Amino acid sequence: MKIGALAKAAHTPIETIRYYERVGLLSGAARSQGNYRIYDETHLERLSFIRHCRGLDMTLDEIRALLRFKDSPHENCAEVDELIDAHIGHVAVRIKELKNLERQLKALRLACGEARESGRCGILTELSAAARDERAARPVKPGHVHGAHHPL
Amino acid sequence: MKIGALAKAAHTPIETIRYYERVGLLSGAARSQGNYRIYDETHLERLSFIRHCRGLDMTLDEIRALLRFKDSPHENCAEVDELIDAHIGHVAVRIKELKNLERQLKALRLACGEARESGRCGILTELSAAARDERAARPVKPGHVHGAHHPL
DNA sequence: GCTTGACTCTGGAGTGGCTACAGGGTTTTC
DNA sequence: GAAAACCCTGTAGCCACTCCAGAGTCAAGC
Repeated sequence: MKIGALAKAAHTPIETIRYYERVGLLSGAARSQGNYRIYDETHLERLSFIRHCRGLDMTLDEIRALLRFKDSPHENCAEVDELIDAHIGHVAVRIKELKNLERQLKALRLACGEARESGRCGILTELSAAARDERAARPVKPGHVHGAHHPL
Repeated sequence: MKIGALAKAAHTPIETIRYYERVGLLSGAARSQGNYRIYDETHLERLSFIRHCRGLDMTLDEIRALLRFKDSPHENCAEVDELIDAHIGHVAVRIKELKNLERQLKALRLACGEARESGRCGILTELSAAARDERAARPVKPGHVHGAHHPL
């Protein structure tokens, strides 16, 4: 199986496959006479595993850790459990943050029910006021779960 | 006010302030004799506005659009309303995705209640099975709100 | 007046996880 | 045997920063 076939089978862009190879997630495949990468079922399985985990929003580092355990089936899997627990934690934190955000944004939206001059737009004046108030108070802390705009 | 003072007042790293200048969000400040950036209250206000909007997970492009309206207070603010509505949409989508994710992860976690050999770890075998099933089915669509791991 | 230390400057590289070329080589199909 | 489809490497770009090196500037203390 050449890279294009693997890409189709795993619903993954070719460039991404080569990228995974470059960063050491998908071991370098055998090469054909013409220097084409040649894959088999085990590669497809591994790539699907990676893509599924990415779909679960794990980082490549987290996935790398999981793959290490998959590759050495006689180690103790306690760390796997920890990793998943930690990841669940990250997701839960992010959900809370986003819900909070949603609340704020909806309140903000109510400040300007109709179109008018920007100078009198409730949203803009609210944002300015909130920024002013904030200045007096707290700094902001980062988490590990992404913001509101995500690629994939 | 020099950049350090502005940074403190707006709870923002110095490098970020220079970055905002570079990308045209914060207009280039006046310079002192020794080429130091000199800021005043209006800069502080604008920077706080930007940081507050970033805290609401808006992209710099979205913020740029808001600033344009702030700068021309006689335009109609209908676009501002649209922008916020769209952003609320993005956040709502992401919340849904993350909740779904959380459900999946929790189910996954139950698959391995205790530590044992990786080869028999319920989590790993579940992930592999899920990846296998997925292969048969759908490709994945991206949204515009970030994943589970975010900086700030 | 001179040193120390805190502050600032520019420019460049690195982060994650891809994505999109450009400029070539190989294989398949007609 | 030519055209189309596929593949290769290497590089640059995306976002929103963050960190660094190496140099210049400024205020305080001795």
